[in-house]
Amino acid sequence: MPEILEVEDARALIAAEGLGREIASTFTPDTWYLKRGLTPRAARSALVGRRFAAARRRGKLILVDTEGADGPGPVLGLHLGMSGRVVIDGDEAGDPLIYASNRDVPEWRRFGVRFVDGGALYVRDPRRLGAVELEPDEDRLGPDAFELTLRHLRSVTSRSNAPIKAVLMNQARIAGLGNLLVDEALWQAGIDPARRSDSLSAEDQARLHRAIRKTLRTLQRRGGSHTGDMPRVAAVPCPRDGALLQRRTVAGRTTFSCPQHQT
DNA sequence: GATGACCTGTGA
DNA sequence: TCACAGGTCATC
Repeated sequence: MPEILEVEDARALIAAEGLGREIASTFTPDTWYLKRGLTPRAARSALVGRRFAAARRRGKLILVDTEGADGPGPVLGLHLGMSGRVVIDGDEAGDPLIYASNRDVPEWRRFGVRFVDGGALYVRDPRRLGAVELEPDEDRLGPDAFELTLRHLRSVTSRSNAPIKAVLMNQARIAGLGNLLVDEALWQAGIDPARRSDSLSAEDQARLHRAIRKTLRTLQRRGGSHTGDMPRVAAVPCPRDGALLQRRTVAGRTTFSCPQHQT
């Protein structure tokens, strides 16, 4: 469930149901899923006997603080990739993924912990593009999209000649915006995704900033990244002006936009 | 920067 | 069978 809204739902689920429960064992059937040197043995050593103390998030990276009798433990980092979901005691957060399977096939459980109380938390990820790591480096990510200021947006957009869509999706610049949210925000702001980032006027930047904030708020309320107003369908009328929406590749991703009002 | 690679499931 | 999928990472 990638993109910041779904990741935030997953974080909230962990915060609501996963904290304070002693970990009895770890479940690491897919060692390929463990990244940055993490091993099943290291995961067990880091987690068993400890509890999750807090669930934080930066962009699409979930950070779970741990604590034990001896004080703070390591930080667990969870990436959900394109198709990952967090499941706790059988509950999962967020809306169903549109293009991914939502069935709970046991083989898709890539990582998990069992609690002493008998419950469990695990990550289900059919495509295996997610990742689990310890002590993730948060500083490789820019400020979280929910905290995006106009000042920061001006700074990152004016310093790149890449397509504006590429800049917005660059997690080192702004953390959390993905393919759907960016297309929706650019459609709201009336800016062509392929336009050079440094060609945005001060007014464009301000409009884009408002559009990003509005898109995050609105789609979060509606329940997911795919609930935008712009249909992700080629050659259907733009809800704003009736021009036929176009589909193309920008910044390496499938991109929908209105050739009429996005300039 | 754009491109391909990573991996697997779904739906036409 | 093929194209496609809400993400990242290495490589030219």
